[in-house]
Amino acid sequence: MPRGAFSDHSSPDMSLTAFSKRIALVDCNNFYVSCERVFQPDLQGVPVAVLSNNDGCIIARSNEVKALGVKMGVPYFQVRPLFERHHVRVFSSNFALYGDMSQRVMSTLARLSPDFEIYSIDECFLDMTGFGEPLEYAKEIRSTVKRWTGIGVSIGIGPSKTLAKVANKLAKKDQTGPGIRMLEPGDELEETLSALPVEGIWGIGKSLARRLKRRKIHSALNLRDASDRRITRILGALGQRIVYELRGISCLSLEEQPPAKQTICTSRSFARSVRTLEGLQEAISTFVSRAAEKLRSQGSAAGVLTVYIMTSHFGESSKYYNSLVLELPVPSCITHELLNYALIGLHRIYKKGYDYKKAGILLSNIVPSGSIQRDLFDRLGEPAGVSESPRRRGERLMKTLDRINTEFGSDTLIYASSDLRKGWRTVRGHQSPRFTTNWRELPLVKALLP
DNA sequence: TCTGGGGTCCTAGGACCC
DNA sequence: TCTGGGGTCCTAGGACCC
Repeated sequence: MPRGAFSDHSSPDMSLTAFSKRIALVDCNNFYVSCERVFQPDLQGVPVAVLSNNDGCIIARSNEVKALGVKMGVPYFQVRPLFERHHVRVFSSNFALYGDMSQRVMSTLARLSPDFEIYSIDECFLDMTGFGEPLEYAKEIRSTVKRWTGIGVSIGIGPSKTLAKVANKLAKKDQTGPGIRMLEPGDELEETLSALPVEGIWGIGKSLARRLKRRKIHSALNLRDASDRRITRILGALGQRIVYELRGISCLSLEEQPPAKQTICTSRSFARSVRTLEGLQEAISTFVSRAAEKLRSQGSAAGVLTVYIMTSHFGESSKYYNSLVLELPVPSCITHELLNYALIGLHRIYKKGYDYKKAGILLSNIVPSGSIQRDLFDRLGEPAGVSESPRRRGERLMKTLDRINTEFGSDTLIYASSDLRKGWRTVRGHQSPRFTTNWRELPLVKALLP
């Protein structure tokens, strides 16, 4: 069944007497902190926090730190005095380690259940439908993962992914409990849903919660019991799916084969600001080679490359943001080909005299690399079966580069994806650059298109 | 002084075709 | 003078997630 498709449900069973599925969500507890603790047992029982890149903000907290009221994502400097008072042990992030630990956890789970979907670095859905004693089995999973990897997990079980999420939340909340929770039809489920505000539901954020509350839908129970028509009017197709999931009718199937990425981005904030073009070139080169690796590892090639640079959003210093979208003549996953374009783009958007705080690239229009040949022939108008020699390919690319250099004039700018613009708009009183979102109109892109 | 990085899905509306 | 309507594809942007 495709993602988001409904099963047949002409009259949903509101009595919830018979759940047809059993889905478990296994979620690692305070994952990054747990990883650090595995290798440093003396961290057990003491407050621990993990920081983002450049030690900017808090991205993981042990229970002790959560108890201090420290929220996810707060800037480190704001809580520093508090941390010092409570002797919080603080770590810079080590994503290589976390990725490795994640793999160990996931392969352990894979041995325990045949049907699973890795949902994020620290979460995995398992299909337990038909398993005799789900709670017993969950206990087994929990202790095995702990024994083999040293990582503690919480497990929530429900008839749909959304309810498994809810159950998991409860399992986490109950710190002294077994770390396992199963939701079944009955009074307890009603109570749970009525105590859960809509923004606590998976898939409903701040904005949608506001929309719902304006219409007097405050709890998950309110939402579950609202009429289909009403929900569709307020939330569209997304809402329909959530409501069915809350009713215990599974609409989201397990994605066992992770689909190839549709976009790949690599970006970093700099620890110290960068002023020179050379400094940015160095960063961009690193980004491109990393992104190209990701592309190749999933057997893809990218047709469009965006490069962007920006100063800080914060503070009073003068601000600058710029980006450029480049369409490659042929989708590529070759580092030096991508790099040529990225560096040309960078050269166009770089302006002297600013303190750059962040840069990045985004690869999009990603296709399987197998189709590159065919696409190439289309563009060249050549019959399939006649391959282009490497030399000819090289000459063609060089010509394109020449054309860019001669034809592309002054850079009046520019393109920004919605994410980037959003960040920029938050800068108060700042004169926004001229944005366009139609990258086909950009002079450089026009120059590149045949 | 110091504020993360990497993704996905849905939808409205325009372009285009017949 | 009068100026259709339905279907499909694409894009930009909003919203969400960990």
